[in-house]
Amino acid sequence: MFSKACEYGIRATIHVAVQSLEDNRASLKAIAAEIESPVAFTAKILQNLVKTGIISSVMGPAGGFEIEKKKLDNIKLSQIVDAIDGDAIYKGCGLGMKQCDASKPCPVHDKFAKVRADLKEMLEGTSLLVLATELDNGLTFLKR
Amino acid sequence: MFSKACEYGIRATIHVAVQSLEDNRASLKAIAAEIESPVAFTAKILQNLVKTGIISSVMGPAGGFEIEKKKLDNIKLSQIVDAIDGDAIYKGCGLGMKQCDASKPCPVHDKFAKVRADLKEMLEGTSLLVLATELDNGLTFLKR
DNA sequence: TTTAACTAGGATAAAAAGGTCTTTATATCA
DNA sequence: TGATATAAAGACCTTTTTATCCTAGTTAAA
Repeated sequence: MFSKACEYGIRATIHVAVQSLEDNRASLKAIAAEIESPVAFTAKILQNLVKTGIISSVMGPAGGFEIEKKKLDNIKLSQIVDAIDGDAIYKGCGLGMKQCDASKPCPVHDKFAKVRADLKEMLEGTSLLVLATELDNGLTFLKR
Repeated sequence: MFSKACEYGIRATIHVAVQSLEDNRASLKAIAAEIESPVAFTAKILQNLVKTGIISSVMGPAGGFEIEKKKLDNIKLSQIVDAIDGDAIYKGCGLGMKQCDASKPCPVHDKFAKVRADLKEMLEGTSLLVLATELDNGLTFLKR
C-alpha cells in the first residue's frame, strides 16, 4: 500500500505529535527507538517532512523534532502520505495505465472507485491529534 | 497498490479471458502487444499464473495461453492478486508493523479496516467473466 | 569550546522490473 | 518418419528503484 518510507514517516510523526502534546521535543534517536526503524533512513524521512512544513526541527543540544500543538488537529494523514509517496494512490490507475478515467476506463476503474474514495476519505479525515490521543490513551501501539 | 507484475498479470489474464470466450488462444507476443507490457517480464508472470492453475498453456505452433470458458465465472481478481503479490494487501498492517491486530492495533488499524474490507470484497466479488465481457463490449480498455 | 543534535550528500544493499539466450514441447510439412 | 518452425519454460543477467548505511558538515545550548 505505502512505501516503507511512508510507513516510518507516519509512525514517526505520530510519535512526535504525542511528545509535542506534552511539550517535549523528540530526538531522531528517540524516534527511531520508539518506532523501531533504521536511524539514518528515518533521518531522511524526517528531513523531508520538515521541508514540507509538516513538522519542525530545532538543531543543537536539547533540539529535536516537534509540531505546534495548535496544528495537530489540522494535519491529516493525507498530507504525510502525499509528502512522501505522492498522489499516485489517489490519482493513479489501479492497473497502472497512463490514461484511465471515466471516458476511457481500465477494466477495474469503476470497481476501484469506491475503495479509492474510502481510502481518500479516511486519510483526509484522520488528524494527527486523534492518532496521538489514541496512542497516548493506550488504545493503539507504535511497535512490533 | 499492486506491483507492476500484478498489474500486468491482471491485464494479461483479462485479455486471455476475452480470447478464450472466442475460442482463441493468446500468444505471449499478442498479449504483450495488447497490454503494452515488456515481453519477457510478461512471460514470467504468465508462467507463474500457469503454475498457480489460473490459466493454462499449450506449447508449440498454434499454442498459447487460454482459460477454460466454464472457469471464467469462478476466477476472481483476488486469486490473481494473491498468486502474484501474496496476501499482504489483505493481512498486512497498513503501517508495516509485524504484529497488528485488534488486540494490539497500530494507530490506523481500525481506520484501515473498512478500506481493506472494501478492497477484499471488490477483489473477491469481481470475476474474470465480468471483466472480459465488459472489455468485449467496449465499456473498458486495456491500453494507454 | 565542547557537545548534542539536525543537515546534506553520497555509498551500498536488496528488491523489483526488465532483458537475453537456451531448452523443451508440439504441430505441420516434406 | 523425420525435419523444421513455432511457441512456452527455464536459467541467468542487467537495470532501476527502494531501502539502508555512513561520513562529514552545521547549529546552538551549556
